Amino acid sequence: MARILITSAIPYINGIKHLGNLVGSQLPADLYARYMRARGHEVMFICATDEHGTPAELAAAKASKPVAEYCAEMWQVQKDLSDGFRLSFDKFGRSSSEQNRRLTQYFAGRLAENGFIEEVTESQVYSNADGRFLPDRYIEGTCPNCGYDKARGDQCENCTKQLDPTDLINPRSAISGSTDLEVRETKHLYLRQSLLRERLDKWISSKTDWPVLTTSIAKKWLHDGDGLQDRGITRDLDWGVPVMKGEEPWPGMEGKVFYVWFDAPIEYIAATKEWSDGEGLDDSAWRRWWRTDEGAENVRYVQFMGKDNVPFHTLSFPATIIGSGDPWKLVDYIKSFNYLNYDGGQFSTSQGRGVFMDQALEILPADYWRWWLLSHAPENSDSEFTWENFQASVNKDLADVLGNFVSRVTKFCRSRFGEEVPKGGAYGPGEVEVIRELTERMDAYSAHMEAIEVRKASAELRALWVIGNEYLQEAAPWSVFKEDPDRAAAIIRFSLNLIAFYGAVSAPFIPDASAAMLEAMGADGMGWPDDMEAALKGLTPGRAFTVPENLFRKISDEEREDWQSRFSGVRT
RNA sequence: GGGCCUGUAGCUCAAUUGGUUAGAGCAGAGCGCUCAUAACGCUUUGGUUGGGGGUUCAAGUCCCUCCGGGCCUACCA
Repeated sequence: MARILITSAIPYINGIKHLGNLVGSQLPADLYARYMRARGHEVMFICATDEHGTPAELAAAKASKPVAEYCAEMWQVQKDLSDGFRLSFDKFGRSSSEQNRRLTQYFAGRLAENGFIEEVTESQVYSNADGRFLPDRYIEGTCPNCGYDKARGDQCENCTKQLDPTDLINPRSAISGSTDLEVRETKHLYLRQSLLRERLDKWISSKTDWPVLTTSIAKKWLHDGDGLQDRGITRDLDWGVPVMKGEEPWPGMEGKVFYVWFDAPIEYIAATKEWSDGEGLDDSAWRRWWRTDEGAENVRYVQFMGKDNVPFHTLSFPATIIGSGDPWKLVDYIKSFNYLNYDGGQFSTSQGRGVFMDQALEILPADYWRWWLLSHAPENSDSEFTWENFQASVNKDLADVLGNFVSRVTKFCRSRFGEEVPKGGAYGPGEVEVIRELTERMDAYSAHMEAIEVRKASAELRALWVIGNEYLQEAAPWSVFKEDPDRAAAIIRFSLNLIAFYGAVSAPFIPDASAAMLEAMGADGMGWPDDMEAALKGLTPGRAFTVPENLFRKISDEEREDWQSRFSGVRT
């Protein structure tokens, strides 16, 4: 039994996430976690909300709430939605936790002791009206290059030119619109990741099995221009982890907080402590996952994230870990995803475009979304959600291929033999052949799951379902029954066993329907089928079962059109 | 501007990393079945692998070039 640590990129607290966010990290991470647990491995699956930073402060202000209260509420909203999608986190933590505050301060202190922190005095734009420093992109003005009047301080969206806030003509605060801006000097801490460039480069280069998407982004940052740059890890904000050197004050840094991207990855570790604290366990419970000197040397650590998160996970966070000089666990494998587009454009949180997690669950149960999203995961390139494709896939794969199989078998059995596993007859060459095919397919399915090849795994799972229909057609128990009821009994017994088998192996993708299949077959405790022949004899003759409600309903053309128009505009 | 990814059947994607005649699912066509959610099974149509050039005994795969799509470019997170 292996020990697998799995983290999903932590979603920002600011609002409800859309399906693109979901499929980019949390959902595939859940797939992997469920699979690994089913295979009998010990899994620690961690996620959390990323709560600090300017956007959270502004969103709270907009809602007229204290930021802490706003975050607490939004955490609950996101937690409920992740439960709704059956995301099986062992802990869904909060980056604003006490545990993360202490750990973040601890890491900063260690980095300082080891010479990886530099204090830099720099100039920042301060807005008197807003009473705060403004991040570059929160300053708007006229682009000196093209004259676009809504250029942001970091880049002009119109001509794509990179800008410095001081380049802007007639700069104003994007928050209040105030033009009462001034440049002030402020001191910040920089993480000297440039000192670790060669070490990081060597480490990344050794990861030849990582997705190209992951390594190519990392290498770009390592080699572009002058190479990996030092990075500011503090901000002039109220909402965040106060800057401390371990447990000591940091002279000159009073009133400042760590930048969210410094404390957010540390939350992976802190959330594990949140878990063990919540369970009433002592510190060894979480440290055995994270400290290679306290049990984590045989842990396999896998991270899931969208491509936008790759630089922080391949460079900044590892720099934090390595720079601490402590034996913290470094990531072993990074699975990164491209973006999911929505019907010809991008999903957009800020513009409210696309389908959001809460809306999705209002329309259909989680399994429908899980299946479509995972079987279309943007692994090799950006992929696209369209309602036509969604309708076609769900209806065909779930309702017709899998759902209808369960329906035809259980209903036939009920009408001919009653609601118990029929007695009589024996498995013959046909069943042996099917077992051989299933074994072959299962090997491929497992291999793809181990390799986190999500789409390929989904295709193999579907192929497993198809085998059931092929078998049934070939065996034709409805005909055989007339001449040889015992033989028909054996066929149906085998088919009922197939349902239980599907329940077991489909669970990582569609946990609710899988549970329903297992429950109907009275096989709730069924484990992962390692031995196919034994697995398909699990339901013994005479055992009671129930005919489940149809596992999946079909999406009608009217519904599809309705949803299409309902989600064509922007979320209000 | 620079870098990276990508373009394969009407649609969504494969192709063991240069090796037989480029394969699946969906959609389409035909046949079969009647247990089932009009579901299922079998057969089948469909490709100058974005265009052009090159390397090679051999190119979807490598190189050059052009065209299209996307991402990143370090203060959104």
